[in-house]
Amino acid sequence: MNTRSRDRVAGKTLSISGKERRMQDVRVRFAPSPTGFLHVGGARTALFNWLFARRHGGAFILRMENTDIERSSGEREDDMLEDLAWLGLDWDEGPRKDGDFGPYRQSERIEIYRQYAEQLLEEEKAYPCFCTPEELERKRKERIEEGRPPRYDGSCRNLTGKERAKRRADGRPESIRFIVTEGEKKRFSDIIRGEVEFPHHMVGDFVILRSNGLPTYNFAAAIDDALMKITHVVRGEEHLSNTLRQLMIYDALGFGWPAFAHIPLILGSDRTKLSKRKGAPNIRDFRERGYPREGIVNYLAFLGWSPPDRDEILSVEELVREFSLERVSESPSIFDVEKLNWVSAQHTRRGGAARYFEEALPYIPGELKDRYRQDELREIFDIVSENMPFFSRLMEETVFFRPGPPGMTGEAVQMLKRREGLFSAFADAFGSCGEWNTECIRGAIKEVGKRCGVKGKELYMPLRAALTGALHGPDLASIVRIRGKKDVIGTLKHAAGEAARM
RNA sequence: GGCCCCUUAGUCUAGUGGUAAGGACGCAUGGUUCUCAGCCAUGAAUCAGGGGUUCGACUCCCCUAGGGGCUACCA
Repeated sequence: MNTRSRDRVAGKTLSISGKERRMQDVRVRFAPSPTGFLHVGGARTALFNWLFARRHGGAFILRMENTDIERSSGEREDDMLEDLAWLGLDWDEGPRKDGDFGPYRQSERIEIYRQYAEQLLEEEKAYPCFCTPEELERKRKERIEEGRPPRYDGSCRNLTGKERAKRRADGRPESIRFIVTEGEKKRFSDIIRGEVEFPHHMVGDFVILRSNGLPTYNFAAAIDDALMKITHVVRGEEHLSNTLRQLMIYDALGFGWPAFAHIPLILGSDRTKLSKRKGAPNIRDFRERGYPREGIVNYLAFLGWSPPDRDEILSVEELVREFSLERVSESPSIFDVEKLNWVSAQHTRRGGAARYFEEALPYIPGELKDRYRQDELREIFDIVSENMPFFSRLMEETVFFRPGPPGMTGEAVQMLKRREGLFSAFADAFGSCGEWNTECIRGAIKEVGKRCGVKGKELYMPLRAALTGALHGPDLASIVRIRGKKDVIGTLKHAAGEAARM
């Protein structure tokens, strides 16, 4: 581990006298390309930005980087916005929430980029390029074959006015390229990685305005971050080397630099970057399976970050209180559903019906909703949510409470054999229960045990099998109580009948 | 090919020259219980490799390997 300048960076931040004020003025942004549902990587980046903003009382800005017309659409933006909102990552400025630095969709800022490109052209920091995609591709291939870096060769850089006019007249595509000055380098200190340095020559003159008039990512992002007064650019590590070009834009345009924090990527179980093709997990899927958002947020926060103390189950408020970029790790992490499930189950257990019943209600089978009162359903929820990472599990987990004779597993059927008398005894004992409560039910079960001379498994298992059709499940007395006297006795009589026929 | 980032158990991580390398998920065993779950206890499992620097390296430096990113008129 590069003990790098995390210290130096932290020390530097702390030693700035205006620190208090600076931190209050924190402005961060999440700038996704609206390509559909929010995946876990984007969600984690958004979360870190949001936590940082909330921690410092700053602003969280949402900006849509939709200059790639092929991949972006309004519908996909809606999907992403919904996922973000569902996670509770509310934005202070952005689409559907106007602020002083809008518009917040790059597609609506085209004129701004065009003007800055114009300015760079006038200052001769950029030039028009008339190369066709085919020419570019050919030159690129040649350079690679020759073992040279595949950078743009700058052939349009020194075109005369006449030459330019000629190419325009020929109707060639015209893009604008930024002039990369040779022999220099950019050095900046990343909050997570420490001092990072890139030589200018690692990129060639790059396109800032495409021939279709739309800006490229690095140009638009730099301008927007500057204009939107972003103080901390917190984004995925895949953008670390893009910082070079953005820094060149900042300098050419006379903008000051923000602070940068490049957070490690989230990888798939094969240790390579998550991708849609490989079915990268997305927030919508988890949401539809009924994961509580606290569980997801909690788990995501711990991917690449950890608080100073041991606690792993934190509420959103606690996360906000504890979060700091200094404690973000620098190595990539792998998304682990097992652990997400554990974290999530912790939240549902702690929250119980009081917190999650409403949210879980849609996943409770209609059959049970018809049969039980609301308070009974809540009880059922509390019983089965001892280990419930997501609520679509309720389908299976609530079968024990379905009224009437259950479907039987093979093992359960064996339990019925020759136990006709036992079931009748249970039916009688439950029938004579005065008050239908757990105490009386337990008493009745014991009484049957005494009368029939059986105990332990021999006593409970047949009852469980007869009632639920399975050999395992929640506490029997609770099942009996909630299902009610009538249902229990009826089901037992049915079981007695079945047993008699075996 | 060039430039850059990363590397502690299967996984998430703590750790900033002297520790028995700590915690969590998962796994295994035992206890509790009618069973499952839960809970409690116990256990197996880690500093990628090699060189330095140092009295002493997981920690600092270099190299190698592996992974990743950028090198696009994708973001």
